[in-house]
Amino acid sequence: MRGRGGGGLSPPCPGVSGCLSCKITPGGCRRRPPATSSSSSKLKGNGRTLLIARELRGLISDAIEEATRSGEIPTSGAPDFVLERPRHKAHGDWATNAAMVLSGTTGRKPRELAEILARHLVKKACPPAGSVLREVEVAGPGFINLSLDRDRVFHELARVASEGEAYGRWDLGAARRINVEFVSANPVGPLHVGHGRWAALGDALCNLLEAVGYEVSREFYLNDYGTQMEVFAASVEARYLELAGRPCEFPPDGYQGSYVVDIAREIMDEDGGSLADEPAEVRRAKLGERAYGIALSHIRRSMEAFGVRFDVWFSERELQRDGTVRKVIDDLLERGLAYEHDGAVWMATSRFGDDKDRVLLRSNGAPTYFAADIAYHLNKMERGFDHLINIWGADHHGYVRRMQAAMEANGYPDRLEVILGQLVNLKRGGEPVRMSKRTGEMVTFDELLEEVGRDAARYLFLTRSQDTALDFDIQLAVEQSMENPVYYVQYAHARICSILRYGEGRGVELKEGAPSLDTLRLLESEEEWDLAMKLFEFEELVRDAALARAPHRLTRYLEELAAAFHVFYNRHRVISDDAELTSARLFLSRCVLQVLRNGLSLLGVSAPERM
RNA sequence: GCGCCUGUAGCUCAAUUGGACAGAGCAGCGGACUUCUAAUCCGCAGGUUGGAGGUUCGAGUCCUCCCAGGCGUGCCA
Repeated sequence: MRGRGGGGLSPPCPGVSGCLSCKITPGGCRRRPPATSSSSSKLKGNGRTLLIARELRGLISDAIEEATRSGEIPTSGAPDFVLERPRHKAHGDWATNAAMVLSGTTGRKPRELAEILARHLVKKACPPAGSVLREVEVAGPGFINLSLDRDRVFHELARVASEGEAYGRWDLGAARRINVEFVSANPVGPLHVGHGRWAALGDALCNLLEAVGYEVSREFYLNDYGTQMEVFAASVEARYLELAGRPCEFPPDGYQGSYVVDIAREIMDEDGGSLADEPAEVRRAKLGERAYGIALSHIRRSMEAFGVRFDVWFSERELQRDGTVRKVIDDLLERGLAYEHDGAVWMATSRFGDDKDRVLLRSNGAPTYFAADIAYHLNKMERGFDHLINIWGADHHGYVRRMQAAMEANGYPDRLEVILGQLVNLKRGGEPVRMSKRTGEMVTFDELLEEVGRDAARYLFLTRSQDTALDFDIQLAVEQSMENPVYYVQYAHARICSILRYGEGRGVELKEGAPSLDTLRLLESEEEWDLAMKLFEFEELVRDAALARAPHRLTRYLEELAAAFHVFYNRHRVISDDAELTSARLFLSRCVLQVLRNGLSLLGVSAPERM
């Protein structure tokens, strides 16, 4: 599927392994029948305990197969059923629509099929024959609701603890390399708030991709060539001369922002104004270079303060200066993919799905941004990446198709994925703000970061799908109240740390491993069960969020997990006089602690031990 | 005009990619701390998913048309 990144996982994978090849290769995903007893695609784990979801899936597939073999249901191939955690508790711990799907292909009544499958499931997975399920129930139009056996759940809990930091990680990427380009602001001034959102989004997405087994490179593309750099240089030059007391005219299309004056002053502080006496051309060139260096270092500093580390800062200028851009244009001409018209060189992008052809080389001899971008993306492919992801602002969406057309024309169809992010509306106490109180100009990302802090900024940027414009309320972000979801989640983490500290103070033994099964069986309240089940959602969520390019799912999940913990905490004492029960509840709490940490770490948000 | 995105509770947003009675938070009302952090928890109330058709066992989700908002539609970047 072309274009949008937030879109689908097209088509849904039958296996639990969630094959990412549907994203990577154009052929779509291989529809193999669901695995029955194949080995887990998980990287870690002790090998004895299968991921619950995978095990359930296998059981359902087996039931279908057996029922087919025995002639109870007609043959119809392996169906693409859904296994999900139902919204309502009354619908069991997990549920599947397998019977309804089968009904579609066989024409039999869904409830009838469900009864048959349920019988097979009971026979195999419920005591006395098995110990995975406690109850199997047919409900509604033909859902099969599954309730897990308690001991099976405790084994799963033990796995959460034993995997620790690795819990939630997958090995789906087969070490394939993905290049993620994001932020990519022009180095002509401070970053704006929208850049902050791309930074948070890009970094979290990279974390997710790494978590499911890809090798990821974070890249920042610098448009440090062309008209805007010249305008920037001229603007700085004008401010510099003003500061030096030389009357000069500010360029009519120059950058008005006061930061230009700041940059000019910084340069002047360094050189004492000596450049004012240089010949105009030399002066402008030197000032332009210096100003570029300053603007770039500001950007680097902002990203560092935000905790985003780029592997590559790629300069457009280098592609221009070493002739790569020219070479790419010539090459396209030679291959008949570009042509001359009206004194300009055009690329025939319309042959590859674009609305019309696009100019590569203007009649004044200057290459367009598009030409450079083609060269840049080809360069990425030459560097050996299997897949490219770009995060662009929504205002660039008109550019997506031509870029993908260019990729296709160069033999790379479906290798470039563009994620478009909607913009950020700043608010303060519900009222829109655009201007900074301090400078009267646009609020910069640095100012925002300074005011609300890294954790709140990162988290709040990631609470919404990138498809929707984000309302960012500064006042709410700063408030350390229950209105602020960051603190809600972090508070759960700090609370558990507090319990552990309390326990240590009281000499409660904190064993490394899991308590015995008998001890864990003391966890019999509804709140404890809910909490455990919520923990198990994590790993599939990580995988799905990575595949759907949807880091915001993680924030929502963490809020749900935190909520489940807060409920548990308010109803039950973790540390009590009952040593066994204390041990069991401490263990459960530590599992929650681990998953909160793993999740927050994927978002790039800290997990404080005290608040 | 054409293309893309969005429209869900008073507000900000989810909804496991076509599944069960559309869920959270905030705002509103009423409750819970001599106990491990009350930055928490419990209860109540809140809906014709912008509108109209269609596809099917089943639609917020897919198709068509309409309405509203945002963005794009350069030999700009």
